Amino acid sequence: MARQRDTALGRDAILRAAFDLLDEAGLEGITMRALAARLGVQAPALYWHVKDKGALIALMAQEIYGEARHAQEGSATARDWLMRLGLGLRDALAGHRDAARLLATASPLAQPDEPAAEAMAAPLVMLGFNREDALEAQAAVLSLTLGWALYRENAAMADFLSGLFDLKRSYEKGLALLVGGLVAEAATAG
Amino acid sequence: MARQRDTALGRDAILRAAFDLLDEAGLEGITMRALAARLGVQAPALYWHVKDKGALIALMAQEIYGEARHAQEGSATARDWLMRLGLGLRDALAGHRDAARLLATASPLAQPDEPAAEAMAAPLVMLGFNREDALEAQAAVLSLTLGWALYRENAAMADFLSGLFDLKRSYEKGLALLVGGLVAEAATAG
DNA sequence: CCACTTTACTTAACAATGTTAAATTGTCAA
DNA sequence: TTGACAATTTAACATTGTTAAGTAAAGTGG
Repeated sequence: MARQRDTALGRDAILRAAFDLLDEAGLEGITMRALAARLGVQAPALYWHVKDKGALIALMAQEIYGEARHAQEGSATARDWLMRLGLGLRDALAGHRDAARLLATASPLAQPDEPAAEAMAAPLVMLGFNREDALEAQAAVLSLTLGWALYRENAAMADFLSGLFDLKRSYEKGLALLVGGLVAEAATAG
Repeated sequence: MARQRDTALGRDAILRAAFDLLDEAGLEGITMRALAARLGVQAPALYWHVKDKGALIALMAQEIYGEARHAQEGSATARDWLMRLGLGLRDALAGHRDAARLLATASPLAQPDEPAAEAMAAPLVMLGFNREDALEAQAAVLSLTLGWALYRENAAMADFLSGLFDLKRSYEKGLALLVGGLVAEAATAG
């Protein structure tokens, strides 16, 4: 190594610091220099561990999606599974400042492939969905959740809307209606 | 004026040029210098007509939402009105490159107020919704649509998903299910 | 124990971008 | 003709992502 560091730099340390920085300074506060400073390092050092700022954002997005995928294990029904997917993403997004805008910005690290599709569809297929319906349903749930979180993250918009109705309950209601429809549809076709 | 210009500069001309630039160069292609060059002007000239780059983006976002609000006039039922709201925004977003990411980035020009809420709710109230349900339903429809468009705009994601199912039909299906649920709910409570 | 390669960083620098300050020029009213 | 106002230009700045080139520590082969 170049020098004995108390905290060895690496993708994980960088990611942790990036999330801390995100929560403190927001999405536009994430600059390579600020991130490096927080790690006691100069900005170009980061490029040894991460290709790009884009790659860094992609890693963060991946972690957020990863958090969302934890809540659904052990779901007994497709309805339950889809509800937990939406609520899981909602919670993951609520867990970090500007998280929805971050997802909107990020591009995937690598082109997803056939096995990825298989893995994504598998849980719902096990619960009675066919493959196409399984992927469609997830896309719809994630879309609703991401879109909703975007409005919630917009300070002016959120202040306005929260005076008119309960944002949290409204999202959950919309999600339940969407999931109900998706499950019913899949049942008739499946 | 400082000089006889063939095309007088103004908010509208700037906006038109900005949309042209957006379609040609994408969201990150929109720089003040590139926009100015297209108008035969130096970059700082834009600041006479527009406060900020943020304000410019907000104006663009407002225009996109405006386009979406044209398709719904003359709807006979709440279901029809909400469907057209979603499809209208979908079409408006599809009409410009990176439009969804632009909406995700933009902040509103001014804090929306009570009359704005009234105007937003009015059409659906006329069709039998109460005010809260009207606003909730629109938020849900816009969220689903914006979220979906975001995935569609992500090149890698869209390539992947379009190999698995028909994106357009899937969105319309999801929208119909959501709207169906919203209308049914509002009917029981309304 | 010594050369040498590799790893992980630093310093220096560049181009692009948003933005501001200070001229500058043209237009119109008195 | 003078002066005010509108609309732009030129210059300049700080910030940002990123690359190039150097450099110190740690491992490796002889």
